[in-house]
Amino acid sequence: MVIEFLDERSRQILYAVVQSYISKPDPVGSRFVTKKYSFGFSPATVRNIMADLEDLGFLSQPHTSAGRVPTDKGYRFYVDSIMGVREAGGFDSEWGDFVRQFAKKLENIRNDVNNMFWEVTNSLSMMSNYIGVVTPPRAEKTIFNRIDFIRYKEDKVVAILLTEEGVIKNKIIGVDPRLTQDDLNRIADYLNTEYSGQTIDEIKNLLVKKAYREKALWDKLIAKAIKIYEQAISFTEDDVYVSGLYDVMNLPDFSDISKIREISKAIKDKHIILKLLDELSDSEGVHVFIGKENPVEEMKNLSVVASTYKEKERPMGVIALIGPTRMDYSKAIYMVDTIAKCISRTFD
Amino acid sequence: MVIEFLDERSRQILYAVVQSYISKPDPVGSRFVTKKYSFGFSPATVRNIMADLEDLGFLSQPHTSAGRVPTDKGYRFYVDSIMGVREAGGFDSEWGDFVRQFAKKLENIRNDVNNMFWEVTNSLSMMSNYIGVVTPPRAEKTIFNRIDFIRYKEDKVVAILLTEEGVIKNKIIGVDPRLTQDDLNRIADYLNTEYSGQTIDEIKNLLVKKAYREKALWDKLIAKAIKIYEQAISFTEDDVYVSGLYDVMNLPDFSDISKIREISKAIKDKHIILKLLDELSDSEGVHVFIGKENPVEEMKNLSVVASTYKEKERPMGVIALIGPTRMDYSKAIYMVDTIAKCISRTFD
DNA sequence: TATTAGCACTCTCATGCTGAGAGTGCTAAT
DNA sequence: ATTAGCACTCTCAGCATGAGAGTGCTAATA
Repeated sequence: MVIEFLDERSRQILYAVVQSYISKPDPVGSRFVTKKYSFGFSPATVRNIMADLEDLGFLSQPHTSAGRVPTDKGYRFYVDSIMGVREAGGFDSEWGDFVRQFAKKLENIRNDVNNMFWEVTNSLSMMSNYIGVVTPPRAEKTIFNRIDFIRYKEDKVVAILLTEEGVIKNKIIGVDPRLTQDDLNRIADYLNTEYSGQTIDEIKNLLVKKAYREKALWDKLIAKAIKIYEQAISFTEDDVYVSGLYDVMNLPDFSDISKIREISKAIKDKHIILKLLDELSDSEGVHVFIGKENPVEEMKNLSVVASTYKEKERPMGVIALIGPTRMDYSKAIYMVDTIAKCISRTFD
Repeated sequence: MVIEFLDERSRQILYAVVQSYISKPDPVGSRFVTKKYSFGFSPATVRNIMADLEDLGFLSQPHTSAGRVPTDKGYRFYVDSIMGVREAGGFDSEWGDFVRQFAKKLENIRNDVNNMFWEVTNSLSMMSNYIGVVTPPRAEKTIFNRIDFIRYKEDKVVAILLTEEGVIKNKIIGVDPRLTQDDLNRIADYLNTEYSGQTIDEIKNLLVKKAYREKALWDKLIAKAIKIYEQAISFTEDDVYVSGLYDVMNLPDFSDISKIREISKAIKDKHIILKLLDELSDSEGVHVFIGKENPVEEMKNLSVVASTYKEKERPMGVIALIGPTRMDYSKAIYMVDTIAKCISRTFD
């Protein structure tokens, strides 16, 4: 991450503006900067530098004679420099305490994955006052543990799919009523002994290939197995956990009703969020999208801080914070990063 | 439901005010009433009557020289009279069409109960522009179909609980690692043959009694069965389905940010809603809470229209609409009632 | 006696004006 | 290269104004 040009002084002032604005959303003026952060310069000098920063696109003025406000580009510069510091290791925090508590809590609900993700999402949003988002492990990447079929009504069967991660999915599927429970068990046994330990995705491919290669010779039961399995794993409507709209309303950034509408709209449709976070699902580390950088139209006025969590080095899902561009990036990045690591550790 | 005193004229005018205000939230004045609804009276007469209605508590003025606005009591009177008409059968609607569509849709997702409830909630909120709420069948009232245990890891077992309604709950529980899968099957068999067809609640009681009565002689395995079963059915954190906050924001009633905060707060904590709707869960027909009538503090400025849905005459859960007191009660009541009936029919 | 026309009164809301406050940009001095 | 000084610009709160809407009361009317 290259911290572009900008001499020492300009940088200092840019940081001052960003930090001040993050902590209180008032446009910041030259006099204020010299007072609050005692560099050696006079307001006039600061004014000149600010004018330069504005020309370069890092700051902007709401109107002549208001102070300066950071632009998306300004935030970007700030964030890049934070990330630099962070990677150099000089980044530890007042929140260490809560993290320990959180980790303990996680351990307790490890078993109930659904519950666990809710807990994570809520904690995220409550602690940050931004919107917390967690995507569960993508079905295709989870590792198949076993499947079982339980007869339900005459022609209905409940398929229970267990993954190594402890995710359980179930679905009622219709089947040929002539299949006995014994048949169902045989099918389950076949799938379990043959495929346990591989990812859902791999299995899907293997089954398709197999069905194609041995088309003619195919045992009828196994043919059925494939069909049923395919029905059973079409669970894929991965849910997204989102929480914190209420808390976000208390931020001054959303004191305007139309802003709230905007953000509600953005998070209402979970597909939008999924679309955004999916792009990250194979990458590592913390990612930050600031305002316009956001690939999703609905979020051009918001910022997203996201990171993947992993199980044994395979990225599984994403956790993220969504907030105003005037976000406390330092805090958000720390939280997202730490919690992602917590989860990863819990999964191993 | 007694439509108290109030002579014909007063009633007409009250209805006029309520209806006008519901369709557009502007205080309604005497002149307007005489123009829009051509009764035979002059504005002056209407003014006198309005003054009376205000004394009686049915109307109020935002300030001298604004028009009148209905009070909670005013809405209550209006709603009671609607309900009267409805019971007399003279209440059918422009929404008959959508209802047919909706019923068809329901049939298709009958199998996936979770999905079905989401669908209902969303439809409710989308069609009404209010907040749709559905509570799933209360666990205790559902009928036990069968339970199964699947070994998961050394000391962990997944319990799968099926109810007659098609609700599936699953939970990972810890067990004595010495229990073999055979043992587990025996336990499941025992529970399934013994208790299938009774409600979760009844079974709980029976088990407790039995354990108490035959304490000493008790087969170890059955003792385990009880323990496991008790763990397995402690699923009871019944979820509530809520949707429509975004749509409600577009109502003029919530153009003020603090109003939105209020309503968000009210629906954020689902326990609040549960508390409210639980009171209805044994009753029949449509219930309306208007503003202050609401037993829950957080909803003193909102109205709730709710009805229970049933399976074979046993009330199962509640569906409801939450909106401003300035609600289109006629529409809301019709929707809630009809959809509740739809669901009941689907369950039979 | 019940209704209504007429009118004075009240309150809101949009508009426009004003002065204080904050912050800028430019110029000239250091 | 920096800074003091100053004129300029823009916002915002406060205040006055007048139009508009709607009321309550009184006196006239059917």
